[in-house]
Amino acid sequence: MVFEPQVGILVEPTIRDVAKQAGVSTATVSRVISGADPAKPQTRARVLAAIETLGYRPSAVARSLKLRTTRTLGLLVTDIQNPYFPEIVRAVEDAALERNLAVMLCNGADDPGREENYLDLLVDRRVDGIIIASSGLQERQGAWLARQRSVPVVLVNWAAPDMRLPAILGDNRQGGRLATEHLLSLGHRRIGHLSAPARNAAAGERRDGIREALERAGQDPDSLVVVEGDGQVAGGERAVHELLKRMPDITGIVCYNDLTAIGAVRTLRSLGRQVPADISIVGYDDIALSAWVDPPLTTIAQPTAEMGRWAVRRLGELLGLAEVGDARGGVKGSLGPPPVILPVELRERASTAAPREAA
Amino acid sequence: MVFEPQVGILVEPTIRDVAKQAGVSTATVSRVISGADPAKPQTRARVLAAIETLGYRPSAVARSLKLRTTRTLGLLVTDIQNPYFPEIVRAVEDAALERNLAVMLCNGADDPGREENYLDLLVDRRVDGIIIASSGLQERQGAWLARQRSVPVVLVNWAAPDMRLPAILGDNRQGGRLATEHLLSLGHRRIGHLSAPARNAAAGERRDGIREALERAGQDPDSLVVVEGDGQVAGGERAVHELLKRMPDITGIVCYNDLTAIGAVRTLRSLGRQVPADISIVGYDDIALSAWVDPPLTTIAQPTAEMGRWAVRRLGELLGLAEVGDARGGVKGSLGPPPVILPVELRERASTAAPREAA
DNA sequence: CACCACCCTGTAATCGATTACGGTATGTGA
DNA sequence: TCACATACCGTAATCGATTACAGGGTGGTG
Repeated sequence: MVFEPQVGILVEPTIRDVAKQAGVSTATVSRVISGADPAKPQTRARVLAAIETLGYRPSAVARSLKLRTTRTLGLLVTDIQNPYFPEIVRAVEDAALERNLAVMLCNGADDPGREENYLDLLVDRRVDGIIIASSGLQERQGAWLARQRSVPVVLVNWAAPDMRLPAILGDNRQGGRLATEHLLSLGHRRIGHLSAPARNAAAGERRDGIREALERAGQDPDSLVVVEGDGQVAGGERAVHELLKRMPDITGIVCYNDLTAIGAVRTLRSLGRQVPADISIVGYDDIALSAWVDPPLTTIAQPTAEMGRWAVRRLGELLGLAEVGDARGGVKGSLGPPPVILPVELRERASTAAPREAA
Repeated sequence: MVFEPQVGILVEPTIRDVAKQAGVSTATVSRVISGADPAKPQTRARVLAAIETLGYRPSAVARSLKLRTTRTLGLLVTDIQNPYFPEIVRAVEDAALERNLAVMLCNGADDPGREENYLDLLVDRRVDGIIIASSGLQERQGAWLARQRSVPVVLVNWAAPDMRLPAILGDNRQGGRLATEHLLSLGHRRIGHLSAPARNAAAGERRDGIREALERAGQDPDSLVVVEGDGQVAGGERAVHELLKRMPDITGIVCYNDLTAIGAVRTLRSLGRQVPADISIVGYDDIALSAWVDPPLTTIAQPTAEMGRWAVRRLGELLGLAEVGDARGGVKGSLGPPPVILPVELRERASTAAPREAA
C-alpha cells in the first residue's frame, strides 16, 4: 500500500457542489440522502453518482445547527486511569454506538476544577446529554448541577443526595453486607475496614452495609475499625499499616475497592503476613485485574455494563421527551425519580479463607 | 443543596436574545465576547450584564460552522480496556486541554469494522485532526487512510509502513534488545519469546531486537523459540504452555507486553514453577499494574505521556499549516517525514533474577 | 462653519445543511 | 379540450454564530 502523492483536497465538497454536479437543487440532494421524500430513480442515481465522484460526506456540524441536535453524549469520568472506569466507558460507548451517538469523553483526572470546565465545555458544544460517572460528589459538581438546566444529565455509580437527577448505582450497602457476611461465614470475628475519603457517598454506604452485617451477627457495629485510604493502591498500602496498628489481631479486611485491596495485600506481604492464610481480604468492583493478581481477589461485582446501557437508554428517553417539561428529566415541581439501585454479587476467589484459629 | 422545582429553560438563549436584552446588535455582542474589536465601556457592560442574566453560552456548533473548525480531536484507540491505552488517553487529553481542544474518544474494541465506522464518523463531524493509537495495522485502517485526504492524521505507537503519515513510537527493536540483554547479563542462556499476532508490526520489531541481542551475544538468532499470544492475559496463559513444551529447559522469557507476561506468570505458578527463581519474565509497556502484581514485573517503559503530547502538538502544527499543501501533512509529492522514534528504557523489578544454575 | 479622521456600531452576507411552500409536468376523467 | 390530482423538484428561509463593509457621532483643525 504505497502513498500516492496526490495533493489533498483542502475543502470538503458541500451539498451545493453535489447539487451542481448532479444538475439538481440542494433540496433534492438532501432528500436523496435522507430518503424521506422519494425522488425519481433517474435523479436519485445522478445524485448518488455525484456524491460518489466528489467523495461527499454531509457535514454533521451544519446538520447539528439546523436540526438542533448533535447526536453526541458527554461522558465525564473521575479518572480514566483508574481501571474501574474503562469498563464504564466501554459499556456507555457500546450502547451509544447502537443508537448512532458519539461519545465525547472527558477525564476529570481527579481535579474538580477540571471537571467543571469540562461540564461547561459539554454544554457549549450542545451535547444532547451528559453522563457523569463519578466516585463521589464533588462540591463543584453539585453546584454546577444545581445551576445548569438545559442538558439532561444522568448519574452513574453515584446519586446526588438532594438533587434527584436520574441515577443508577450498585447497591453499596448490600455490597458491604455481602463482603462482611462472607468473612463472617468463614469464621472471621475480627474484621476491619479500609475505606475512602468521606466525601465519597458510596464509601459511606458500603461501611453501613458492613456495620449492618456485623450487627446481625451479634457484634457491636461501633467497634468496627475504619481507616481511610484514597481508593488507589498507594492509599491501601498506607492505610493497612494504620489498621494493623489499631487492630493487631485482625483476621479479615473489607476494602473500599480492588485497588485498595491490592495495596493492602502488597503491604501485608511485605510485612510477612500471608493472604489469605493470616488475613483475608475482600475487594470491591471486580475490575479485570483483580483476577490476575496473586492471590486473585474475592470481591464484589457490580453490573457495570448494565449501568452503562441504562444510562444511555435513559438519556435517549429524556431526549425524546425533551420537548415538554423539564429538560433535566425531573417532573415539574416534584423531586423526580429515585435512583435505580442494582443488586451486586460476591465473586469468591482466593484472597479469603477461614482464619487460622478456626482451622 | 435542594432541588429547586424550576421549570427548565428548554431553548438556550442565542446571541440575538442577548443583543435584544442589551439593546445592541448581534455584531456588538459577538465583538464583546471575542474581545477582538473594542466596544465602548458602557456598551460592553450592558452586554456582559445581559449575558449574565440570560445565562447565555455561545453555541460551539454555530461557531464551528462559521469558523470551519471544531476545535476537537478524534482519538481512536484499539481497546480502551487494555490498560495501556488509558495512559495514552490521559496524555492526549491533557495536551489537548492545554490548547483548549476537546477529545472525542472512539474505542475500536478490537473490531476493525467498528474502527472504520468511527473514522468515518470523525470526518463527518469535521474534527480538526485524528490521532490513531493502535497496536497494529489493520487492513481496514490502512485502506481507509489511503482513501481519505481531508483530515490530518497522526499515528501513535505504530507507523503505517508505506503510508508516511506523521507517527511517533517507542523504539521497539531497542526494547526487545534491552529486555534480552538484561536476561543475558543475568546469566540466562535459554531464552524464549511470547509474541503477538503477526499483523502487529511492533511485535515483529521487538522480536528482531531480541534476535539482535542474541546474535551479539554469540547465539544463533534462528534458534529463538517464538510462540504467539494475543496481547492479553489469556493469550499469555495459553502460549506459555506451548513454549514450555517446545523448550522444557527454558530459564527466561521476553513477553510482547505486560498483560502477556502476567498470563505467563500465572500459568507458570499453577505449574509449580517459581518466578523468578525458576524462570525469569520480562514484560513490555510498564503499565501501572505491572508494579502491583506479584512479583512486580521487570519491563520496558515507553514514554507514553511524551508520545501523547507530541501527537497533539504535531496536529496543532498541521492545523496551522492546513491552508497550504496537503492536509495530511506530507510534503507535496514527497514521502513525508519518517516516524519519530523515542528511546525506551528497562525498568528492573522482581520478575527477573539470575537463573538457578548460575547461582 | 466645513471637512476629515477616528471610534463605535449596525446591516447583511455567510458557513452547510433541512424543509415548508409553491410551481411545473404528467396523467386521468368528463 | 379542460379541470384537477399526483409526483417531483426548486426557491428561499432558517439554525446561531462571525465579520466585511458602511454609516453615524464626535472632536479637532483650518
